[in-house]
Amino acid sequence: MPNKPTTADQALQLDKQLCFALYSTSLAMTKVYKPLLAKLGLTYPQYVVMLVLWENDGLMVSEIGERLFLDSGTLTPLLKRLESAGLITRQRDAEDERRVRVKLTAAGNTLKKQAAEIPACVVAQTQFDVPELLSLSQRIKNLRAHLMS
Amino acid sequence: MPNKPTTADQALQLDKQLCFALYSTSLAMTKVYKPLLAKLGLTYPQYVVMLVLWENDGLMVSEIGERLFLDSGTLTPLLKRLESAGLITRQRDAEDERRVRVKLTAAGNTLKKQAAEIPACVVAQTQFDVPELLSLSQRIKNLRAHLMS
DNA sequence: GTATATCAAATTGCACGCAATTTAATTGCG
DNA sequence: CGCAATTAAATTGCGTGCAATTTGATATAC
Repeated sequence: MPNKPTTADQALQLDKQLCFALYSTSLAMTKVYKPLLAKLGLTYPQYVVMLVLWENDGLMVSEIGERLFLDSGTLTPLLKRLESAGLITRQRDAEDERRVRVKLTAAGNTLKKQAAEIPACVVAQTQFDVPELLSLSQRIKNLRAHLMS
Repeated sequence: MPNKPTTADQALQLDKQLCFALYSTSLAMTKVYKPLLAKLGLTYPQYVVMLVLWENDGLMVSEIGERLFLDSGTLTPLLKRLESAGLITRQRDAEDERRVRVKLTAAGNTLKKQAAEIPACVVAQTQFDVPELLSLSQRIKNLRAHLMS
């Protein structure tokens, strides 16, 4: 005879879990970006690194990591790929040889123009209006702040 | 002389992008789960597979994939690890040899009791109340539906 | 009834994420 | 000054995600 569902059972239901909603929606979002970014030869994580550099060129690896919540274990190989693609340069800081400064090349700067169309494409796909997107984004960032504290 | 920021510049700001909010919050959530799941010897993706099986034992690989939006390329090696850990069995369906049916072992079933405490721990960490979490979860799932259509 | 098409998993190859360790440079303490 | 502690990146190892291909089984067409 099957047991009666308990409160614990309820809590373990996949569909009830905020985490799974986040996880699966984040993966779905990446899939929407993929064909758009393929035209630029970028993956999604590479794209967010480029976003950071387009806003603030010449950062150190650790400064990129702070903005993206990623460490050198993830960033070092990713940056090497962007360097091979000719979009950035990586050079040791003369002041402090431990640091590596990341700078956009001319090609890396030029790519910003092509990337400019992407956000609007994704917004269109969501079929949400802008205030709704901003509100949802804000709530998710608020959640992130709690999770990281 | 620096150019004036354009609408395109605004759209490319990291902080404005819903996608990055989702991406970084999903990773942050996984980090909260990590120490809790480590006690059960599970990774987060392995945990969601177990959630599916705890709700509905004996599914085929493809049925697990439909619920989690993952394909056999991801699931096959993951399921093999769960099998090595003694939590599930994988066996070809006698009716249709193409199919592989996944079943919980006694150990896999027992683990559900230990997992029961995890959701409450995570909810506590968010410092959100339950209605707020449900509402946020619903909005994110709604977004996912649009992204996948 | 055989050939073709379709289907379910598995496999291969590549790019993350991240814990843990290593390497090399700098800081700080006595 | 000398040396341990700290710091920034890089490296190593493992587990995903996913596109593309392969393998093997079933269904369909003729």
